[in-house]
Amino acid sequence: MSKYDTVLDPYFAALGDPTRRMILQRLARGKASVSELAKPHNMAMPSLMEHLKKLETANLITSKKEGRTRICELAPKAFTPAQNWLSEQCAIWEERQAYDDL
Amino acid sequence: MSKYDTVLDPYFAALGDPTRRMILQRLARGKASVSELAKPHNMAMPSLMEHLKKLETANLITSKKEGRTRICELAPKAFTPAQNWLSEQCAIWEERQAYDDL
DNA sequence: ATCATACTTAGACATATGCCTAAGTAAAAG
DNA sequence: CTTTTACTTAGGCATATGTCTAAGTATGAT
Repeated sequence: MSKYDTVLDPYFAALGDPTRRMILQRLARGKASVSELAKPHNMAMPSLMEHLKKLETANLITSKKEGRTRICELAPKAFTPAQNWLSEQCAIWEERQAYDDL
Repeated sequence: MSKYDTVLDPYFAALGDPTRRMILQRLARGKASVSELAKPHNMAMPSLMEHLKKLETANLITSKKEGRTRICELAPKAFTPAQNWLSEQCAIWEERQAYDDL
């Protein structure tokens, strides 16, 4: 079931950027507007928006417009796709280890 | 401790490619030579080698030359960096949820 | 009605990425 | 000792990525 999981491509790619991981860490602490998210990153707004777009495409965050500000938050179960894939691989590997130890 | 973890950049980036995830899935089942790894991927050898190099740089796999063949295997605790970062974020988020539910 | 704020769109640009072919090199087989 | 085999190196090429500036648009404040 995880063999050709194309969903994980943009997902892990999104996690591969430090700016985006910092955004996620910030959002783990609660909702934030785009400009709040932008502040710690000495970066032009459109550049930051690109990151947000990738996070949203990857289903790591959601966002909605409230007046002229956009509020972002972590998607529900944002991290489970990664955790599932990873623990699946671990399981296979550990099963293998059990055999090898005989 | 995970705030500016540059190690995770090449790490997650490596996971963001389907070819490389398939290689990891294969290696979870045990060691393999480069050509064994190459077989299921209709891809020129040098292209595949690039993927292996990225996986090795990311500390997801190790490899050693045995005669003229190179044997690859999963790095020890290959997946824990990712699992640690992910569960850290989950923890922060869940802590937050506890407050919000009051 | 005017102005400032908070994005948003459009376009440019340098570098990175994923792929290829062609030409090595080194070990094993015949 | 010649030929295969199994990588490896070098170089090229198209597209993707991460960044920017400049010019919108829409909403809130005065």
